[in-house]
Amino acid sequence: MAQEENIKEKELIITEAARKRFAHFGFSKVTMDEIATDVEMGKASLYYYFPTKEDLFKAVLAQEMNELKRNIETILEESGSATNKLHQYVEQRMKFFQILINLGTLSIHSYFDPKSIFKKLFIDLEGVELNLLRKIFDEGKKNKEFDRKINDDTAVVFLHIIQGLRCRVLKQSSNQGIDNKTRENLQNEMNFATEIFINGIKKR
Amino acid sequence: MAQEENIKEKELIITEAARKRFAHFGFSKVTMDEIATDVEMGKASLYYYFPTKEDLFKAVLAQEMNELKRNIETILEESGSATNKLHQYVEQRMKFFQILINLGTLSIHSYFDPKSIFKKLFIDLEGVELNLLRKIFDEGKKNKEFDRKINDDTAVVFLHIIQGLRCRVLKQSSNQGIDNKTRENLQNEMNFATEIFINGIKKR
DNA sequence: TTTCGACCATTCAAGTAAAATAGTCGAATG
DNA sequence: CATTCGACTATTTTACTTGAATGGTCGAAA
Repeated sequence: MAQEENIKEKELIITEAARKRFAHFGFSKVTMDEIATDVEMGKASLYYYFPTKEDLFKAVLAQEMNELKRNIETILEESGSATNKLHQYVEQRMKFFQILINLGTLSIHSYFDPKSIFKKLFIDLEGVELNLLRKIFDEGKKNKEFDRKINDDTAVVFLHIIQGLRCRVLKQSSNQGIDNKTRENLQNEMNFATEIFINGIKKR
Repeated sequence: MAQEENIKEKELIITEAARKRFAHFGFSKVTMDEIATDVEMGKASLYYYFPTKEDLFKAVLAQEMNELKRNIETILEESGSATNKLHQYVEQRMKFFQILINLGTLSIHSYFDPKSIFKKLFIDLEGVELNLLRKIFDEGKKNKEFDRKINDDTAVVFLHIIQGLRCRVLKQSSNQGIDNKTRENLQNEMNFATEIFINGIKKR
């Protein structure tokens, strides 16, 4: 129906405006009134499309998350060797990390607060990532690319190492975003760690 | 002099009482009055020995830290191969982590708060650790135990991986201590990661 | 030299009132 | 019928106050 198309369009306009605001100021520093003004509507109208502010934010986040998922799936399908896939994954995941920071989602507080809105989304994401990693490691095993007693824990540990490195950085730069140097550093460390990790489980 | 001996003794009595309290309730939940009562003195008397509450706490921490340092030095001197030394380090460091948690030092807040009292101590500790790790990796290189282009970054990345894993766990179990299962899990992950890491830089 | 009672200064917790903001509803519009 | 919005309510946040708790000082005394 044309109606539904229209709705989707409006929702997109709203989420797009919201995304910009959230990326600048973070969740709590943005009011529904501001977003409404941006899209030239009354605040009440936003509630016609999104039942709560939280839902609006989640919609924004979901968009970004879906893109990550798509990228992750693309990785699995294309880009040859398991080794290569792992590196691709690290790169994509780093990009997403940057997006979350820009979105203001990842201040230490929202990340560490156990009752955070986003907890559920993060857990979901973790599942997706683990799934991907297991597939990659499995593939590498079948390829005879990797060897050393690969098991499910391998994927978990690798995920946790990458998460840990991010986590550590998050701690360092407690406030408002991380500077370029820190980001570059993190990127390098992740690459370095990935390389050694892969080397550590390689067939020999 | 007997005087100085006496002072040291009193200080020890005080720090010991303080240690017990801090281990139970953490820094901020313990009052000087309570510690004073424990050692059967007036509060003011404590200030004869320690200029501030912070200093008293630091004294407690310093004791533990010195023990870690001693252990770390012992590792360097004894316990043969570089591989073995690395594993030893991970084990000792994990123990110290547990102590810090028991001391109430490592709630997320004190750990992540950039203006934390302990920041300086942690930075100092990091230096000590990096020093040790560099020596171990260097040694392993000279031994022909390790191979792949070991450099200073190798030690840094390894340290950060271990820190990251701790950090991640700290986040999970946001409040009052970590349960045994989590601790065991962390231990296992660290061992696993260490093993793969070593394997990843091994001579072949 | 060491201890402590009495004191001061600062910090912290709980409470409160006012302002800001999330969210509702019924009427209006096309 | 689908959509919008002005006017309203309910909830949350914020700024501020205040009294109690606590860190820290000082001079006298043992």
